[in-house]
Amino acid sequence: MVRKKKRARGGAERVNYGPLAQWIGFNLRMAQESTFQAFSHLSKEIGETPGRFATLTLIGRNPGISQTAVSRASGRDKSSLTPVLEDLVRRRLVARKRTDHDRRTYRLSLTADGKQALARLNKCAKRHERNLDRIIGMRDRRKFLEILKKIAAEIG
Amino acid sequence: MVRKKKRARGGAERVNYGPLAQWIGFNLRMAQESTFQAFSHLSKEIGETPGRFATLTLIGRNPGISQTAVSRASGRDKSSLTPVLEDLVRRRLVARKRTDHDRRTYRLSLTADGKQALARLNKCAKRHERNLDRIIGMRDRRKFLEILKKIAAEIG
DNA sequence: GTTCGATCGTTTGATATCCAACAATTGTAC
DNA sequence: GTACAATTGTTGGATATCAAACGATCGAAC
Repeated sequence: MVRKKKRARGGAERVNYGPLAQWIGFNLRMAQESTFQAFSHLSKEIGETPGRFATLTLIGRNPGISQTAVSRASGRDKSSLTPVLEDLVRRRLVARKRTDHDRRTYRLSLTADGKQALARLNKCAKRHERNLDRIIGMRDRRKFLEILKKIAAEIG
Repeated sequence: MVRKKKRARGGAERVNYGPLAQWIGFNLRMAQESTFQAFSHLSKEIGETPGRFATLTLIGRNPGISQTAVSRASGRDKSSLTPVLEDLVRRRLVARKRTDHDRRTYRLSLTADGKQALARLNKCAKRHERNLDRIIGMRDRRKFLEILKKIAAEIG
């Protein structure tokens, strides 16, 4: 009996990826996107995306940091942070103060609520990272991380 | 002589990344974003983003493929492809034909112009991948790629 | 044949991101 | 001190993405 093509339900056809299959860029993108989605689902109840999580972490670790510094550290344009911070401030997770000696910049810090939200997010992140560790394998983790950092630092 | 803080021009303050520094998710994002930017700049004259490049490659390798199949293979929602294909068709890089036996789906294929554009993009991609190879090192490349694929396949 | 669930591509509405240009402010050089 | 260049955060315009809902169509079960 010849195999009947079995393509009906859910239609998972075999696709020829061509050179994409071997390209770091493409596979980096696929891995990043899946990872992003997975974290989003884990933290869905808390309702905060990975980007906002990075923002909160950076502010928590660097009280008084400016928006521009956060944007540089998280690899996003400063204008991307305007709506994000507007929202975080509105929801009282982040406090924004002007300084006397430089009235252009804001000094950002976490409120008590912000710290609490960050703590909850950290729990999700730990679970998420454990999943990733399981996939990568502890033996290769260090090297993998090192290469990711090297790419981010040197490709520019 | 005490170090003078030297923070003036370009202001590159030292930032505390906290746990972010060790998280795969965050570093994956940073690496992917830099890589995306680097490719965009390389292919600026051609004026095509990495996402569109993947789309063209998949169509070129799988003539007659449907939009949904392209979206699945490139890890994007099918609705993301609507405006992209609209544009590619308008610029006569991609041809879209309806089929007789299933009038829901389109059959996508590259036009001559599309093939030419893809060829030019492939040159950029080769250069781009060479840069990445230089950073990663050929000794670790295979393993690195394998882990990226594993993450994309298993994290869901 | 008819009915009902599944699939295809689109629409709609929401975020996230970039870039370029801007006003306010600062710092430096003269 | 004044003039000019740099920096900060915002605005405006563009693209890319997702998710949910939709109409059209198909296929399978009855």
